[in-house]
Amino acid sequence: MSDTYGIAELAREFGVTTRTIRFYEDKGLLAPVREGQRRVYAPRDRVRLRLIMRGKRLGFSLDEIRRLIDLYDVDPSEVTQLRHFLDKIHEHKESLVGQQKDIAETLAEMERIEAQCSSLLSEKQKKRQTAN
Amino acid sequence: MSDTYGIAELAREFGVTTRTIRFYEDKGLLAPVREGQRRVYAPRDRVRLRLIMRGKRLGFSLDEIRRLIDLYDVDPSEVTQLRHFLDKIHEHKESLVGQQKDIAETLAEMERIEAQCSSLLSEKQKKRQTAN
DNA sequence: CCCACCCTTTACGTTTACGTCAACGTCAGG
DNA sequence: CCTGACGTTGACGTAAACGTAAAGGGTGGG
Repeated sequence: MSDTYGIAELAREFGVTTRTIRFYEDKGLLAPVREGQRRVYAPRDRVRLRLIMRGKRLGFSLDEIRRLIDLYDVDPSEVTQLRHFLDKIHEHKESLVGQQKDIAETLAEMERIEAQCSSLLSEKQKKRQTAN
Repeated sequence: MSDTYGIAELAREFGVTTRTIRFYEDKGLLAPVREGQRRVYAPRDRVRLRLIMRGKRLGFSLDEIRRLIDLYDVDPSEVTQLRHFLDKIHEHKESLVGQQKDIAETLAEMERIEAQCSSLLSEKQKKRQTAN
């Protein structure tokens, strides 16, 4: 009912250690409720953890990830400096678009190599056929 | 004519320190020719450095980057295990496609927030107009 | 009661990717 | 000849992102 998770549960789900999750808390990336001493994670913590993992896959530092997540968490009704906020979003977007470009370039090169290589492979197979 | 570069020259061009470039050499990412003790960088070293920087922007470790660059450098005429090679390329491609997905998701979310935010901004401006 | 299992904090260790400093060689210009 | 710019190796320092071990609390089952 209560829709909560223990630390080990979350750790298993995301394939990290409990140490890692506590570390993220130390760094201000997570803030689970306490039940006595025990950490109790709500769905929103799960979402944040998912965002963290995605950020890591994209090569961001925990610090950058924290700032990113904070962007998601801002309450728009309380944002006094909306323009500044929009600027920050814009920055992040540009960086991401840059990454997209890098990836596209890399993919293109790999496919070039791949093509070159598999044509070589089929040549070799031909030779083996004629040899037989 | 000779089309070569000194270490400081290369460092300036890519916005890194000479220490960094030497470090990359230690890690087997670069292998400049020596002229006495001095390192002399050829165009291919410049290309490699560009690949390194791109890899870093994508969040790869120097070790991963080394393996990636090695893929580019394989001499196809001497590749005995073409299939294995193609497998490795395929792996990398899949990982990159995964990153593309992550980026697309993140961009979508940021644009959602952005839209939400700028509509709020224009509302505020309206209010100010009516107030005047 | 004891074991097993989950949780806690504290604290030191490790890897990566460099920065920083020391101590020295080399070569052109004034 | 001295200085300054540029280069070298070697060694130690550091920040980030955890790993790992120590030392212990709480609880349910056999």
